[in-house]
Amino acid sequence: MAEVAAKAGVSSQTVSRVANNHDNVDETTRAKVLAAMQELGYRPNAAARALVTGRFGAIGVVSFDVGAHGNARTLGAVADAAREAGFSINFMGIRAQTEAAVRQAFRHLMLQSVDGIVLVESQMLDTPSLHLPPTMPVVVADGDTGHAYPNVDFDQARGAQSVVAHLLDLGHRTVYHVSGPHDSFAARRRAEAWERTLVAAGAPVRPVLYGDWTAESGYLAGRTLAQVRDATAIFAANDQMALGVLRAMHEAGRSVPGDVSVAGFDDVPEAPFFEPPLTTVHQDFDVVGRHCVTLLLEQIERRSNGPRRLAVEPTLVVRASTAPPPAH
Amino acid sequence: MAEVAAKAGVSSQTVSRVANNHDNVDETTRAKVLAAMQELGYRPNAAARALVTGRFGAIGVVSFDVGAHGNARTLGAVADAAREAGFSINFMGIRAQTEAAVRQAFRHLMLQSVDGIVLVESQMLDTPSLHLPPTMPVVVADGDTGHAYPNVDFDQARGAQSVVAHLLDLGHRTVYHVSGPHDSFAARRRAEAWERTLVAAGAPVRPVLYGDWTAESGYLAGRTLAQVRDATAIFAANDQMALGVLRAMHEAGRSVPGDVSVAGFDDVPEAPFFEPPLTTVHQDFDVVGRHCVTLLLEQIERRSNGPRRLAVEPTLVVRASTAPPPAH
DNA sequence: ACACGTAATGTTTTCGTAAACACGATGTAG
DNA sequence: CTACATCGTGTTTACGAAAACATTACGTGT
Repeated sequence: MAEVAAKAGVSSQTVSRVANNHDNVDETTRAKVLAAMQELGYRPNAAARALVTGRFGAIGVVSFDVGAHGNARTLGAVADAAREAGFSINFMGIRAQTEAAVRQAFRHLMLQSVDGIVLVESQMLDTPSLHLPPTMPVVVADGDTGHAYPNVDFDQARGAQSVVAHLLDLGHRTVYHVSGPHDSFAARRRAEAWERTLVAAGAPVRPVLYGDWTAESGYLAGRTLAQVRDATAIFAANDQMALGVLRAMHEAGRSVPGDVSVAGFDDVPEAPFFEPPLTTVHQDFDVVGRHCVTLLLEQIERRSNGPRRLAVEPTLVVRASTAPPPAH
Repeated sequence: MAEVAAKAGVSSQTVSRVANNHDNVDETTRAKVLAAMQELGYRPNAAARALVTGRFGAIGVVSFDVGAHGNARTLGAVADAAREAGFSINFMGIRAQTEAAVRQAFRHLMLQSVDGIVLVESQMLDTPSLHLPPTMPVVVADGDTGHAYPNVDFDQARGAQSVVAHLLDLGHRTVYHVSGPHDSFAARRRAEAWERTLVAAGAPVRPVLYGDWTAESGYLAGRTLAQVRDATAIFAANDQMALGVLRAMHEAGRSVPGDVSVAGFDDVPEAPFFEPPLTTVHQDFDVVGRHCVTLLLEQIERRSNGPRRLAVEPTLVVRASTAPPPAH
């Protein structure tokens, strides 16, 4: 910076002003400085800048398993929104959904110095024990809605309700449910909405089968359900598990949707190409990512706090995997 | 830090030594400092530390479309390996695979100050024009192997060769190919290996169909191929496109693998649950991620340069989507 | 007993930048 | 024509930590 200042014949403070796009610099001076910067290949030092401003221009994202489609999409969307706002993303993946892992991730982010944190798909975290300084802005995506932090999520209940209602409307007596893991808030809310909808419609509630979001777990659940006589409609809590169910039905010689209707949740890009194309619930991850960043920036800039919770509406997409039950 | 020093009755320098785990500190002193730190909730300031050390403890990852399974997995693996090495990840997603976008991402990372950069799935980049300072360590994953930067990648040629050989061995006269986009290095190498293998076996080389990695593009290619009489074996450059091909075959009433054999590439976790379960090439992304970080750290620490290129061996996984051609 | 190495700690300086403050030149209102 | 705001710019200082260097208190070999 000193070199640039010397070359341009100005003080380093003027260089700083140009670098930060302040408007109280004469145009000719600005041009000279810019030229000098260009010539010397000057790059501002983020560390020094952060040291003096106390802002880092970075937001941390803590996410579990980016191999999962939804998490990856959320991450991508948050990153896009952050970049547009001039922030970079400090990503921490956590392998195990344990308190220790999350706490370590948070500690690491604190050290790395971020201006705020987005927590994606947190499961059953005892939030108070995370030891985050109260000044650290946090937004939770796809997690517990019960605690103090602002929350952005899909309206899981609405989505699940629309699927179940769709299946009941087709004439199925009841709908079986393959749920996500016990400790997932999203899974729990989908399961609750499933049950509520059945009860409201006067349909019998069958026991829930639990998976872990993978196609394999869906397949195992599907093998069980293929043996169940009145399982003519199955709602899997995500598309991967639905795919596993489809596979199990094929192997058992049960036709979808002739004998059994199957629906998923997420609408992964591949869902229209499953055999048969999958009826599912579409979620717009970009909107969620954008909302997360918006809420976080509000906190960072200590602006008036907007809505503490944002629910994004999912939409039911009916494809070929659901149909009326077989006439027996 | 000064407060901690005062509280512990030592100099700030000693606090610094304790914070950095230097060994030339008396145990009793260390304990006092640690207690003071704990009590005051002291957190070292990363910006100040980076300013004086010149190291940031962060590596940048530039990746295209984390919605794609392979990219997301690579990111996750790099993040894991980086965390283990004490580095955090500064993630930059780029929407468009244009030079401008990549250059902007790099510039942003330079400003954010990272110690090195991992570039994932770069396509056709004119690397010299990226304007990276020559001192910035870079590793390219899944990209061009021709330029100056160290490269980590799967042995795409070997993988593609094994698939094509497998299909020819089954008795197919030739193998059709649904390729990834023109500007993808990975796609190009798979296509080249496909052609080489056919030529070496004396099999006729049919025109390539191009997709864009999506299931939809595979579906469109599949619709075309379903009309082609001698298309009894199809090698899609990834599993999503293979899924699209499967779908197209089902719709056209062609049985897989009875009439047509289909193989993919990647071995996504869902591949075993496709209809039928997909023969494909398995890739271990964790190994790639780990290698990327290793190579990058070697550069960062200016240790002796290890191998400039690392190729990870993929393995063929034969499932139910490939079989001998129909006897006609 | 002396020179000298070593362990533990303190003192000073440095990193690159932006904020706070100061200053002169110009414009403008009374 | 003076008082006082405004604009463009320069000067000084602070940010928080670690590196470089200095110092003290002990050995230990000769």
